[in-house]
Amino acid sequence: MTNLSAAVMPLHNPIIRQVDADRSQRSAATLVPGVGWLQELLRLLGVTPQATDQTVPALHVPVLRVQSDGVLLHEGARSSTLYVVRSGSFKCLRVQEDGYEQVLTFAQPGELLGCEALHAGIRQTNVIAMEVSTVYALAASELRQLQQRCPLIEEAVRQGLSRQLSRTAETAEMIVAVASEVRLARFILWLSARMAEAGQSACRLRLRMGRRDIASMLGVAHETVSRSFTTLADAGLLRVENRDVEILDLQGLRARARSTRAAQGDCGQRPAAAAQHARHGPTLASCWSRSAEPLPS
Amino acid sequence: MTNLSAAVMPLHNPIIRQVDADRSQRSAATLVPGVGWLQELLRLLGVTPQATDQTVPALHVPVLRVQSDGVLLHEGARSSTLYVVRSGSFKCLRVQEDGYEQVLTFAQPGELLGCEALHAGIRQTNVIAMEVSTVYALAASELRQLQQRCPLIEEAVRQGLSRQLSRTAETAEMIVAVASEVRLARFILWLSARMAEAGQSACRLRLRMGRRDIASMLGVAHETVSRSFTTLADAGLLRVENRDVEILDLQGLRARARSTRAAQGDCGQRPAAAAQHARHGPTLASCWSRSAEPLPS
DNA sequence: CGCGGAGTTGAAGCGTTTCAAACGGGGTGG
DNA sequence: CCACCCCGTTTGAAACGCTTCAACTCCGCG
Repeated sequence: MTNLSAAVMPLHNPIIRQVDADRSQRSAATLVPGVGWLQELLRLLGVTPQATDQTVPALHVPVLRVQSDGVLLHEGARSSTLYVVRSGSFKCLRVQEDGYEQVLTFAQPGELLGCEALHAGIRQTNVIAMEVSTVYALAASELRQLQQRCPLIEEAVRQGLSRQLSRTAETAEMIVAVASEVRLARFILWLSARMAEAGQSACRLRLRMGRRDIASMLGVAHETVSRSFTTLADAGLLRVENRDVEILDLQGLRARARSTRAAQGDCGQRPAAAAQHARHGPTLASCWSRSAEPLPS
Repeated sequence: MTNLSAAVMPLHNPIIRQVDADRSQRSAATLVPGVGWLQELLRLLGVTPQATDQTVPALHVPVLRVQSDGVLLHEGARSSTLYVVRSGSFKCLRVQEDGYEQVLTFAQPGELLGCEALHAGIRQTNVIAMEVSTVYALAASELRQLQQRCPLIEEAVRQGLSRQLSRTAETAEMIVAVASEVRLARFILWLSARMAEAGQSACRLRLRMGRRDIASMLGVAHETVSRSFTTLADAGLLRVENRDVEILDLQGLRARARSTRAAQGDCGQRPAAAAQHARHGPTLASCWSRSAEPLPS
C-alpha cells in the first residue's frame, strides 16, 4: 500500500488540521492525517478506469488513518465533511437513550460516510472503525477545489450517493425477513457479495464485527444470532469458526435466504396495479433474492 | 395549483415524450405530462427561499401526473431519470419471487424517487402512486440543461440525496424495534413528523396505505399491525378509525416508541470506544427517540 | 493467575405468526 | 334500488419462534 506516514503535504496541511469538527474531543491519536491520490479515490467510487486515465490530474487528497475502535464521526457533531472508505471497515450506529447501540450498517472500502450530514451540517450517526482503516476526507472547501481541477469528481460523488441509497434497500430487506436464520443468511450473502465486488474472496469471510453488532443490525438478540449460525452450519450451508465464516453451499444459502413472508391472501388476486410490475428484465442480482441461474419452475 | 393540462411547453416537448423508459408498457393513461416551475422544485427540495428568490430564473420543468395506483417506476427498467414528488404520495416496493410485495418506504412531497438508478441506470424498486400524484421529472439531459441556467439545482439535488440517505436511517430504526407496537408507534410518529415538516397537521393523519403495506414495511404480519393499532388506541394514545388516525397523547406515544431492546449486558461497561460517543450536543429530533423537552432524569 | 468480554447452549415465558372466522364498506350487476 | 361479492380490517385461538435469564466455555489481557 502507499505510505501514510508523517509525510504530510504542506499544501493541504491547514485544511487537514481543520478537516472535521468531530475530532474536537480527545481523539488525538485515533486520527492521523496523511494524503492519497485522486485517481484512487475515483476508482474507489466506481468511476470507469478508461475515462479516468485520460482526464484525471495527479492530485493529492487528504487521508485520515483511524485506529481500531476509533471514532471517525460523532453523532450530533457539526460538520459536513464527506468521507470515502479507503481501507478497513466501519460500523455506523446510533446510541439510544438507554445506552443500546443500534447498528445501522457496516461500511467497506468505496463507501461514503457522513453523507447524511450534507443537508443539515450535523452528523446523524456515529461511525467507528472496526479495524485499522483509512478514509479520504472531502471537506466542502476541499471538494470545491477538486471540482475545479477535475469535474469528474462531481459525478463520482453523485454516483457514490446513489450507490449508498441502493445499499439501504438491501439492508432493509435483510431486517424485515421473518425468520432469524433468513436474516442471517441474507446478511452473510450481503457481506459475500460486497467482498466479491471488492475483488476479494466471496466464500471465505472474516467478520470484523461481533455477534452483538450483527444482532443489533438484524434486529434480533445476540443469542439468536449465535443460534442461527449453528443452525446454518448444521444444515451444511456454512462453516463457522468464531469470526471466520466459510460458505459451503452457496445455492442452499440462497434458497434459505429466499424464503419470505408468504403472500398469504394475495395469491392470485392482486390489487390492480400490483399485478403489472412482475419482472420483465434482468434486474441487478441483489446478492440473495435473485440468483444467476434460472428458476426450476 | 398550477394547471397541468394540455398546455405543454413546445420547448420541452420532445424531452417529455422520452422522459422515461419505464412507461414503455401499456401505461398510456396513468402518466400524463405537464410542466411546473423550477422555483417550486427548489422549494420542495428544501433550498432556502431567500437564496432562491434572487437567482432562480422562471424556468419550466417537466411534470408527470400519475393516477392512483399508477406505476411510476418499474423495477428492472433501464432509466436513470430522477423524480421529485410534487404532490400526493408513493410507495416503493420490490416484488419477491413468491409474489410477496416488500414495501421499502413511502414517499411524500419533496422526496426524490429513483435516485438508486443514477449509478447503474437500472431501476431498483417499483414506485406506485397511492393517490393522484404529480412529480417533477429530471432526465439526465434535462438536468444538465437546468444546471447551465441555474447552478443552484445541482446543490439542491445533492441535498435531496443527502436527505433521502438520512431518511433511511429513520426507517431502519422503525423496523428493528423489538415489539410490534413500538414499530407502529415509531411509524406513526415518523409519518407525523413528515406531515409537520410539510406544513400540515401533525396530529391528524389520513393514511394513504393499507394495513398490509404498513405491515410489509414494518416486517410484521398485517394482523399484528391491526392488533397494535387497537392496543395503542386502548392505551389512549391514538384514535383510530379505519385509515384516519389521530394522535391523542404525543408524549405517551413517544414514550412507547422509545422503548428499545434493553442493553442487557452492556449496562456500565462499554467496549472502550462506545463509551465516548454518548451525546454531547442537541441532535436532530428524529421524531420519536429525541423529544424537545428535557428528560426527567 | 484471575478477571472480563465474547460466544455458545439450555430452559421457560411470552409475543408473534398463522389459520380461521366474522364484520363492514364500496363496488358491480341484477 | 337492493343484493351480492370482493376486499380490507378486525378479532379469536393455537402453535411456533424469539426473547430473556442463566450457566458455561474459551480466549486475551492486566
